[in-house]
Amino acid sequence: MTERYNIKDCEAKWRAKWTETDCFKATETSDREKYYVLEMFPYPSGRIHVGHVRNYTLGDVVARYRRASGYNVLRPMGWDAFGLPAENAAIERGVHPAKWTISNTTEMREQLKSMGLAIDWDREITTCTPEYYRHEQKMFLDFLKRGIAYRKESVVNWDPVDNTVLANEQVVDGKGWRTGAPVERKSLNQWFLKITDYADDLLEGLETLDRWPEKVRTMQSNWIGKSEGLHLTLDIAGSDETLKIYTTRPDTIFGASFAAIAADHPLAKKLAGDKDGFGEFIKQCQATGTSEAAIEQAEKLGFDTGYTVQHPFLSDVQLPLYIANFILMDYGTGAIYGVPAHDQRDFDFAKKYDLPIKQVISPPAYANSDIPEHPVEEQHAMQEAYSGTGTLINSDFLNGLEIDAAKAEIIKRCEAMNIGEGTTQYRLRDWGISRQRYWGCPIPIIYCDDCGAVPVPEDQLPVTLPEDISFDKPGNPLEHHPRWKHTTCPTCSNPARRETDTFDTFFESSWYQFRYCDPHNETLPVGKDKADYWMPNGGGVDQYIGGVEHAVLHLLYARFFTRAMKTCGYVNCEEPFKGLFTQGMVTHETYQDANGKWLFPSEYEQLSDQSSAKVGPSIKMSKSKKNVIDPEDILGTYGADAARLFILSDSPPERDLEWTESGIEGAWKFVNKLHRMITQHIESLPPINAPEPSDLSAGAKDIRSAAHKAIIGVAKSIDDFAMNKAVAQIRELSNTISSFSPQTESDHWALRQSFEILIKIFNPVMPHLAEELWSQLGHETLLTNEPWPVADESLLTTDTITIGVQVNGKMRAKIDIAPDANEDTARAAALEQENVVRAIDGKAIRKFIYVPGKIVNVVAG
RNA sequence: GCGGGUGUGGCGGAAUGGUAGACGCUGCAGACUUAAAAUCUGUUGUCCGUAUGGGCGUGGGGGUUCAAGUCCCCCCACCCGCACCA
Repeated sequence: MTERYNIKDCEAKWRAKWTETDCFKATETSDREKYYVLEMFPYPSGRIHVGHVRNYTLGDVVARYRRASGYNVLRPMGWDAFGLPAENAAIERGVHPAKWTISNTTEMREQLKSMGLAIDWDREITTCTPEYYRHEQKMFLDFLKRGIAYRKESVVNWDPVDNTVLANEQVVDGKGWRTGAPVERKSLNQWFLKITDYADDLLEGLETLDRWPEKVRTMQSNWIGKSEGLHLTLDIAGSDETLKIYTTRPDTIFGASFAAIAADHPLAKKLAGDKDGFGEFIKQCQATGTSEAAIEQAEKLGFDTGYTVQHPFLSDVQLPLYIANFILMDYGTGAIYGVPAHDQRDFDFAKKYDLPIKQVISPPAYANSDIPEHPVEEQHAMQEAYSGTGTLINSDFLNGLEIDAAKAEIIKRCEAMNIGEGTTQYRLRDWGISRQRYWGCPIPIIYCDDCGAVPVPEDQLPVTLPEDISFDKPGNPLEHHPRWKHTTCPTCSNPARRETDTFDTFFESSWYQFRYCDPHNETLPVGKDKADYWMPNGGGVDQYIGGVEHAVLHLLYARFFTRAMKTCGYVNCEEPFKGLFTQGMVTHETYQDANGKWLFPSEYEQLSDQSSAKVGPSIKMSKSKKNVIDPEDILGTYGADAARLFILSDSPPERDLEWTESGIEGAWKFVNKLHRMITQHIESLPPINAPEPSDLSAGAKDIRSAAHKAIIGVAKSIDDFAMNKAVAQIRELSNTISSFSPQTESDHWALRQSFEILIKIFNPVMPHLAEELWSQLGHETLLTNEPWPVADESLLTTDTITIGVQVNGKMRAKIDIAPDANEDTARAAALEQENVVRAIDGKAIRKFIYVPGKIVNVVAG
């Protein structure tokens, strides 16, 4: 009689053993190849959630598998510890942000540890400590020297609820990403990082990231939004003003029939401010601004200023100048010329205001036809703009050129005439890093009335946050602090003020990947030798894992920051994350009672009458809908291995995972089944390293063969990040082994071999159980330090396989045949099948297809 | 609107152009048990048939092929991102 598996004690025992032997400690002195596994570090909110469990389980499988496969693995963990929730807690509960944050990390560290993660905890970092943030202050000063950081007055997005500045990326549909409050515009002096200087490099770098999801690369590429075009200055008839427009289609200039400026363009009011209906029109434009545009599909509207601009190449053509609602002030110059024939928006606009539509690009279809030129009458019959390739027509000196050649030619002419220049435009803007918050890294700058903004001298770093602060008043406590901001100017020693803004918290997460390489370095963010070992030039984090919600912001900032660090000589690496995997969300059904009140899953389970409640679709877990599962409950009830197993089963990691009670129970049952299956045989197994018997039975050969195939299969699945398939193969092997009933001593020998392989290949998924069974099988070593098993090639092939026999493409029978049997053998075997004979029905065999190991197809008729 | 993705049993999902539905969940039947739980065995796409067997079946419609979930063309639905970017 075998004892029941005591999950709780057993798992704790092995975790203690790993800690004791320090087996996950990473060092730079290894002759093994390095492998750096990193998961996005958590914000210490207080408790881990199921998304963390998924994230860190995925990383753990990779880390443990790579370790076993012979790599020197670095797998660290830390805390993204600055941020607003700490201040909110301070305001709501009067607890100091530092205290709140640190106690949260204490709790969450225990929770993470209870998952049994293969982490080198000696490298733990906490970004809110001066030991961490002093280095980013230093780097900021270096950026300043190099012109990567600068200060400018700018209109910012102001969140009136959080009382803070938001980055453009943090504004969603005109509302703050966290609060949902409508964003206000406010002018402040802000610090910026010149990410735009790296725009091209960041764009080109994407092409080297072949182990990133295509989707993320596309998103970043769109975000950078590079376009090449022409800045062109046009004269406004009857005015001293000139109009600077931007176009990406300078080749179509001879097709221009109007010009248009944005409603908030400085010239709009100047030229048309006194006209009837102007104010009303502007108001209308602002109303259709942000999100409603989506709903109404915004009709193109214009307001005629009454002015015209002179066409630069056609002296008899004056283009009417409109104010138009579809022109954006913050892109390009906020002014365009409209070419209705070749831009759909311009086309819609021209139709509405009855402006000429003049075609200047002839599609390739016409080039090969007898019609030398696109007939004029068809131009008016156009139903939509043509934006495809073609040849220039109706365009004077551009006629006959292809689009690209025409672009180059017109830019050359404009530059020669001194009326324009070719330019590259980006959607990407510089990264505003100032935040009016307490709980962030202080910006090491002192303002002096005489000397201006003076960097804090390096020997005075770090500038630390004052601890005695109060959140009684709204706004930034650093502003209100009685002493902190008052200091003296490092240059002239007169009284001066400290910068009270702190860094955007994306600052900390932009370089933490380096800090893990050398977390205790007091003088540098990272020692160059350590950085070069783990993140060399051309290399980086080998596998980064996290949520797709960081596809643009965090990942773009970190790529930029890494380049900036390289520019300043800190590191040699350019791309911080060579491999990226973005996991899906964890979802759960939602429950509402008869009154529409949301219920926790546990509340629903306990309802006396479940039919009175409404069960909703499985959606992303959120506190507001109460469809959340507390990992601590799961870990406490089912153990870490079962939780890890379930979260890897079924759903491919990149897709959403539906959390179900039956699923976690199924996983738990399998953990117990494995334990039972192996322990019940332990007494009868031969000793470790017993010699291979010569008389293996067919059944014994089968399980060995299955085990060795699984070695290859599971490894490949983990390599491919198909953890669900790895789990399926583990279960398959376990099914095969458990249906084998050993009779002889040699059967038991095969059983031991298969057990050991099974344990080793499920170790990355269920490491506690694996250690336990490994030890029960009599091993003194830690399984964690054992290598991945090597598959014996000779055991991967089988004597016979089953293949299908089709008649005219329809499956009619199956035959057992040697994988390399010749065609005659296959033909004989196939035509012997009763079903095949019946299906052929006496017809002539016109063709016999035999793909060895795959299929037979008899074509009859 | 543009870009990307997904679509396979009751459900999650497998399937280098070659036995569609691996593996699991659920359900059903049975064994064990005084009983329940746990465990074990069988079964579980659908329709016709007592059955050997056969028809249908991977969002829809065409095509290529001896053979298509997979490749090509057209269409539909849903999800994600960007959203008037000149």
